[in-house]
Amino acid sequence: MGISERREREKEEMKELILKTANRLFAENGFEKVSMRNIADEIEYSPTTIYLYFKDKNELFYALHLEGFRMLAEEFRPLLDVSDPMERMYQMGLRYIRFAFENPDYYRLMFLVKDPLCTSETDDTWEAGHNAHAFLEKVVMDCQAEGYLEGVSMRSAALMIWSFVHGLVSLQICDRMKLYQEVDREQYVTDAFEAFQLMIRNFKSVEK
Amino acid sequence: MGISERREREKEEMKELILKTANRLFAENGFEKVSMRNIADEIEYSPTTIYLYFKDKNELFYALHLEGFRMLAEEFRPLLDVSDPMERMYQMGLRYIRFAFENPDYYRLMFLVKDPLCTSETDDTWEAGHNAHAFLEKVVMDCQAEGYLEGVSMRSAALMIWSFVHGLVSLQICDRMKLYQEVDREQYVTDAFEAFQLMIRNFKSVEK
Amino acid sequence: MGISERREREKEEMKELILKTANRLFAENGFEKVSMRNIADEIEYSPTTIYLYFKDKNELFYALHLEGFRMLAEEFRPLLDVSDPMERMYQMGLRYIRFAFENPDYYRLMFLVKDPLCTSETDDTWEAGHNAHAFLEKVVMDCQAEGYLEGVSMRSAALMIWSFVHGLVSLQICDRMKLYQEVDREQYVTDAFEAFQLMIRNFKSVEK
Amino acid sequence: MGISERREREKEEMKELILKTANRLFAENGFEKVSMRNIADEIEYSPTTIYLYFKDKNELFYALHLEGFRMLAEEFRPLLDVSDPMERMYQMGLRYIRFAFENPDYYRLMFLVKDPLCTSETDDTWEAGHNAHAFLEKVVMDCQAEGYLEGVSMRSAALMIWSFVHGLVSLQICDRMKLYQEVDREQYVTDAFEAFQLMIRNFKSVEK
DNA sequence: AATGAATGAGAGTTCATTCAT
DNA sequence: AATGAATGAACTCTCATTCAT
Repeated sequence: MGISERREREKEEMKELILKTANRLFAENGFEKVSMRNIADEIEYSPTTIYLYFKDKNELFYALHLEGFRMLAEEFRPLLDVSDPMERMYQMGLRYIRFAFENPDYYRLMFLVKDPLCTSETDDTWEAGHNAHAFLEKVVMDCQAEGYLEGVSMRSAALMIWSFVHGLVSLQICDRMKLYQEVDREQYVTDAFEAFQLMIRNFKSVEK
Repeated sequence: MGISERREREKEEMKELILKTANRLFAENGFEKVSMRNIADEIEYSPTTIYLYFKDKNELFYALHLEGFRMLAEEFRPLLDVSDPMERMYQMGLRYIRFAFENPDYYRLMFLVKDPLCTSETDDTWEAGHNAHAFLEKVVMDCQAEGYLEGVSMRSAALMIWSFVHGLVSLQICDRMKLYQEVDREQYVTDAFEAFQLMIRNFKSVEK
Repeated sequence: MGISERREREKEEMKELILKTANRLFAENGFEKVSMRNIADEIEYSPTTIYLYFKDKNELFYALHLEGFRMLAEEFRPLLDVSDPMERMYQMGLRYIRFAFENPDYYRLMFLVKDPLCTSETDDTWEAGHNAHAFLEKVVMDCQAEGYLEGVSMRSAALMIWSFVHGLVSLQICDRMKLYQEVDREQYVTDAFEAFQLMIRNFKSVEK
Repeated sequence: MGISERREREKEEMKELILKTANRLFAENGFEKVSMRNIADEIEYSPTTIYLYFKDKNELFYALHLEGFRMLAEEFRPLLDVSDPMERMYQMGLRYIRFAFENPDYYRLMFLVKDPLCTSETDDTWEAGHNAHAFLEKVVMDCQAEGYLEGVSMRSAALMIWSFVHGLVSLQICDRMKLYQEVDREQYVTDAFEAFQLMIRNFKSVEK
């Protein structure tokens, strides 16, 4: 009974193709500027075809959402091999930033857009998000076990860290860093990140 | 005589009405999703009328921008009376957060929504933004003069701080804090902010 | 009772100003591209004001019509002093062409546009046109009296001549002479006109 | 199988329907005054549908242009069999006039309406026009070879002839012959054309 | 599974025009 | 005599979507 399996596989591949293309176009032109027709043209199928795989634009949007979180999880996977907690947190930040800069439109989709379709909260929509956040909390706990981030709750510390990196990349992605002359915005981002790391490392129980 | 004054005032009121409505709609649905017709319907005027007060959609956007920054500056004004740098920074953060939570629509527009016109960098559009940022840099410098935030450049420190508070309020405004069960999100925000303050205060040159 | 006269005069001057401005704009941008607002802006009055002098755009259009014929008549006036018929016809052609090239949009209005307002045929709309044409017929008759244009009716000769110059300037005005490389279209016009003259002069009863 | 052929044919018919309708409306009201909606209403399709067959309004215009010139070429084809040059020119004139009177809408579009896109001069849009004009120049040359139209350049003669017939039909098509009482305008046209022919035949090198 | 044909709704913007003042 | 405020209708064109095949 390989026939239906092949069919299934082909269907998945087609979905993947559409998603990948949609993502690229979104990244190139911005979400609002991409139409179903644009996507169809790009994959050289008719617009109608897309509707065979996704009910409507919202569903496509939603699938991209999920894909984004899958990609972020992928980006985080190597962190499992980093045993030192502080180093792990550092790497995590770097990878988060890289993910955001390399996939700004995914990032926007995942963390910035006010999406009209996130009505069902219990969905698995957020499962991936939860995982990522759980990962962060684990790191924080491990750091605290080594005396870092002392005096604040794990929750607060996690939110603080997330807020910082999220804010950092958001300002860049939303193009709000014009203040800093065009020269070296990326450098500023790096510098600010390093400053934050420095501060966290310093935020330790008074070692004797 | 009062006749032309009344006209002037009415004109201002109309402008205000349009701005207020546009702001609400932009923040609710995003700049691209709101049409001039939408705004017109809301204020129960014809679309044409809006064009009597604002050249085009972009001008509306920029007027709102400006107004938002004016409001933020207003919020910051009392800080001039706070002489202690660390206290000033603390108050500044609190006021920033309060502004964002009390005017989420403006905040979205000012810092989150995709800028429709990224061309004119030197415009006075950003003057207000520059002022606010200069204010932050001043605070950072004053703090550094007292030994805080040592070892990092003023620029890096400022961006780090801005990123943090911006990220914090953004997550809330963009509704990305569903992770934290509905119970007490505001509390989390406060806690994270306090944690951040604690961390900064802790990051001081070791005075002997 | 000079007051009402002054008023009358001022009214005429205003009408003239509007017409002159409208004409200039039409000539610069083409008839369809000029709006009532454009005209108003140019004369630095409000659009509403124009409606005090002309019922609507059609009436303005109509007035321009008349003005055009008045101008053409003006252009023709010096011909009265030319006694030699053939020379008069030659000059008349030159002046017709010059008028068309110097006022292409008037010309279009007068002779090319399919106007929706020429419903009333008995109007004085065409009086000026009639005059001009009567002038042409007179010239033809005088030429024929000298033996030129022999063997064809006066009417036919007049229509032939009018057709030729009208066609010549129309092709230029309607931009249909792209065939002739951009180099020297004006020269072609002149050459063709001279050729026509040559032919007419040659078209004479066989003198002994 | 016939299925795809039928589709192709239906598509062509639709295009033809749109073109025919657009042509009529353009000629009646001028290019600028006709909206895509007007056309759509007329053919009882939605405006969007037209865009499935023609990229935009300009493309419609050009397609009509091309078609008109194709028709004119068709009208001219029999002239190839006329060996006597003067007779060929005479027939050419008659056929030009007939084409204009039988297809006034096309004629307007081809030679009178303001060209919406004057940019691309080298386009094949004008190729057909060039062909027609080359044909005229050939006739002129042949006539000159027989001693006619002597003393004027081929170019001047060609433009002169074109100008005359164009002017003649334009005055009629643009309804500018009201001067000549309604009685027998067609007769006037014929008479003027005959007069012109007479004049040309008369303009011959005096053979001894 | 895929598509060509078609559409209603809507985008931003401009128009000629009117009315109260 | 002049105008500021306002509007309905229209413009070209694009959108997401559906339906019959």
